[in-house]
Amino acid sequence: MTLANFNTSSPIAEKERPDKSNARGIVVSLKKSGFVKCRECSVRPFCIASKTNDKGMQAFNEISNHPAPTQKGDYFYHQGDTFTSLYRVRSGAVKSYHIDKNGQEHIIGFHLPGELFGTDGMANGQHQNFAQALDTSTVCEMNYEQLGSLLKKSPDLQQKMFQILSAECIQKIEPLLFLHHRPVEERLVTFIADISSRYQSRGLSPKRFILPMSRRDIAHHLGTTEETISRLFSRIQRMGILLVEKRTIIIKDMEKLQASSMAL
Amino acid sequence: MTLANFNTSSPIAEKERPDKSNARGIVVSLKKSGFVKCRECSVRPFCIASKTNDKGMQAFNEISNHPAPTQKGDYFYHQGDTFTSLYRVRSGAVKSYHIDKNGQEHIIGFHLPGELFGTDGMANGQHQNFAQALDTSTVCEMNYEQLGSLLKKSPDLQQKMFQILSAECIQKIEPLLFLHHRPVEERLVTFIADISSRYQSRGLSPKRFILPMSRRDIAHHLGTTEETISRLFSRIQRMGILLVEKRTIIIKDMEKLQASSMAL
DNA sequence: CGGGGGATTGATAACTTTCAAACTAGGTGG
DNA sequence: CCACCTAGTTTGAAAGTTATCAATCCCCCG
Repeated sequence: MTLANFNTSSPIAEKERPDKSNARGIVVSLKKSGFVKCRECSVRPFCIASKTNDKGMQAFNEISNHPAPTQKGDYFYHQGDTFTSLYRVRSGAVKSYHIDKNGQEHIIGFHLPGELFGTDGMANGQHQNFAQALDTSTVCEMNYEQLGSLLKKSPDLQQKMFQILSAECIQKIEPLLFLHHRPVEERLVTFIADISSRYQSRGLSPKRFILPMSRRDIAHHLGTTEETISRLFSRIQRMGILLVEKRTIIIKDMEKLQASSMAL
Repeated sequence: MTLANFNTSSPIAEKERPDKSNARGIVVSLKKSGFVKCRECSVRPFCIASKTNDKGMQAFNEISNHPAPTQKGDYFYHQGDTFTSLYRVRSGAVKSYHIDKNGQEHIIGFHLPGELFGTDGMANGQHQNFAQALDTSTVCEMNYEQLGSLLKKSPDLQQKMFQILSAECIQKIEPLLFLHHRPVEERLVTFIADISSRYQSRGLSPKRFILPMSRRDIAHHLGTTEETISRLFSRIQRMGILLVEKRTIIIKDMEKLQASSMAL
């Protein structure tokens, strides 16, 4: 089987009339296929599985699934899908977005390597958002039901999972709430500073990186328009804080960046 | 003991230099004091304790504490406090707000009777926000450590708690994220519609209620200023959707209200 | 009656969106 | 191989929204 058929639909076309057959079909058909699992995982140091012992890791291994790489534009799940699994990004990048009743797209967040996503389905068993690959991406998929059974057996692990999930939900989302109380320039600076620190915490360069998302995605995430984002990148560059070349960002003055960014 | 000494500090004074001695002092001294507990609780139908059997309720009763009423302006906890408990509002109203490194106040949310608060401390053991009574309020305080022990013993309860908490975290907070992507008038209309439905779900009138919070609180919650809120209330009233008399809201045209409000 | 916080209203300034146009880089087909 | 096409991005000008500063009003309470 070739991967050629992954490319037949553009991200936009996918977005307008989401069709999960390609992305999900692969996920399902490659279950337990023999791809690398927990022990060899590239993001292992950032995974809950690493917070347990060998036996625990073995258990995680059982419920985890490393499906084949997903192509840019493919979906991990759709808004309204039945919630079955939590995911962790191993490589690439994923965006979560919601389409409201007026057809407006709202970007909930971006998931970089090592980060968790899929929690939007935990509340009522249905995913509230779409999760779409921004790039060729690989993930780890953990079955939630099996995860539940696993946690029932280990109170300690359960406690840790509680912690991790509440951190995901609260520490990551609540600060975003009041991002929107500030002018857009500050939001953008904060966004860049946040991406930078997330790359750094994964051992990548905090001063030079490539944004996996479009200007439009950034705009929708920050609650503004792509034109405004573009203008502000220009302005921030003129101020000598960043060097912006399309999606490549080089931070020239990290101190000024952090000083202008919001308290998170 | 009288309650007179509760009134010595105004909400503002409390806010500027928070002093928890009165509110928390009472909480501690009345622990296990004989106030009504789960079985007689007014918000029992909305509490997790009601989702279990008599024995489970007994267990909840053990870890729950119904402290004396808290006066307007008093704090349940402060930003930075060690996290010990989750709370549920029994009567009155509570606001959660965060002060960022620039001294700016951000209102995370308002908690009405039956609603949970305190989850902002779960992530790292420290409260991220202040929780302050907007009015004379009574709460139910559940010790988190004891709750954890309780959950360890009952996988089913654990599952339910997971559910409830993720619903709190995700269903309530994520939608707020994209509220801020819309003009302020829409945010305000949505805010009123939300309060209305929350009162309704607690068996109170959805068409006529009194807002427990000030214009400034609403403004800070919606990411705007009190002047703008005031102007918009006037405009929405001129449109015949609401009748606004200070903090009393009467919804004249519920359909128009919901049509103008955002998809949540 | 006077003080004071909360709320409202007005005028102006600042910011952001909208509509339009042009530019860029990568991919396509002749 | 080049012209063309397209999505993504940038820039400009005008319109719209919101913040800011300032003044006034209102009502509760001492």
